[in-house]
Amino acid sequence: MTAHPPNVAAPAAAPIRFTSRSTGVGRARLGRLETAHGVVDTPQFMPVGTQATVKSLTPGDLRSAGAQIILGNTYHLSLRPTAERIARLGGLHRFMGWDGPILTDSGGFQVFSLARLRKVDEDGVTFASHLDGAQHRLTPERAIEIQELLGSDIAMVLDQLVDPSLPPAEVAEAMKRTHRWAARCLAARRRPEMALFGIIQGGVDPDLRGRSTAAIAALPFDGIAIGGLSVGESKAEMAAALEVVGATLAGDHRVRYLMGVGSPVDLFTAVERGIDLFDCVLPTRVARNGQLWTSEGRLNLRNARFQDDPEPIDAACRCEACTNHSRAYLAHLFRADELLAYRLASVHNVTYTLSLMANIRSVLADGSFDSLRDDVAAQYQRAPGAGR
RNA sequence: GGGUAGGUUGAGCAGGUGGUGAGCUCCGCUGACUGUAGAUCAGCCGUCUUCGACUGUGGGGGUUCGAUUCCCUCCCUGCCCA
Repeated sequence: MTAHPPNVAAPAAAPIRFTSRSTGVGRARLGRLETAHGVVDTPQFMPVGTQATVKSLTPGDLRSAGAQIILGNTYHLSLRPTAERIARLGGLHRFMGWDGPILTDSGGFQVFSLARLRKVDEDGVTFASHLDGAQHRLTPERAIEIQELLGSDIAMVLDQLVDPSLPPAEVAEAMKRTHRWAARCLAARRRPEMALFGIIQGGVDPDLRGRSTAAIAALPFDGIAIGGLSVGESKAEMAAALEVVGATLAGDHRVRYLMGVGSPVDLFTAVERGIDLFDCVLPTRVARNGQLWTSEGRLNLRNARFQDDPEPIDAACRCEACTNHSRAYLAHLFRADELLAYRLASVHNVTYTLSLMANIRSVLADGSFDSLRDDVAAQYQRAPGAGR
């Protein structure tokens, strides 16, 4: 392996400091992100704690699983319990009892993916709350204000998502608005200790994706996020979009965050193309529905065959669930609708995902990335439900 | 022994007072889930050769062109009275 000089992405006075080196594996980097609440080794995965909780897990569970940073959500928290209340209670870290770094989403994704009654204009977006239908207004400035009230370590700009299959003119219009909103978010920032990431949009069209990348990269953000992917496009389209982003960002040493990804296989695809940060609901959501990720691929613990299986979920895992309990026990808990099923399954899947990221960092350093990638791809290519 | 209410696909039900009973909820089986309105959702859940067909309303018998329905009888269950 060739030694690469470390790249420093921001001056020391910045809210975060990111140093990285290239690895010889595509555009993959190994890095270290320093925040006021702790250090994050990259590539890294952020468990999603939408409503000031990673569902069913305590901060202690998250620490045990190896979590270094988690995600919180502007949209949900601003509606309930409200950003002002969290601020009065000492900020999101204290409120939820997590003293590590927190990245907050801006609410853009939620407004455009779930709020049905919404109207977008140049100034912002009006939408109906999913809780009570009440009208709310989100602007770039308000999105920043909310995240500052929450006390986020890393905030995201308000962006506009569109279905990538819409006509290019509509995708382009949303993209350009996202760029204008990005500049407004930068101007709206009041707390210099909060980092702010821009978000690249542009759908799956390579030209638009490249233009959006260049536009966002030209602004003085602390990090660059890639949005609008893993929303139904093909694996090839996602990989192609990441290629365009990677090529356009060549020489840019800021941390790169792929929003909403992903599956074990997708993590490899993105790391190879230079992604440093991920978040995804998949490990915790599928866990609650009985799907466990293992060194044998995915297992659905609700399947009848696991009722008599005395083995741990994953013999290669050292999490609380795998150390103390059998597949048969988990299968029983799911059948009995016992709450412990959700916690144990989530503990395992988060541990699995974070361990996978640690393994990825390890193989990026020792040169065996391709081997691990192919192993994991083979594990997850097995037909769902296939026997052991 | 008398009276009364019942017996519907694993469970619980709906419906049906002579004109095609496979409808619901559980349970069960499988699948899905990617910046979390998701401890959720979807399909299947009598049999078969499954875009359809067949069988099935406690057992047997009767009336009828046709019976889950009307009649007879038997069995089983709950309740009431002896």
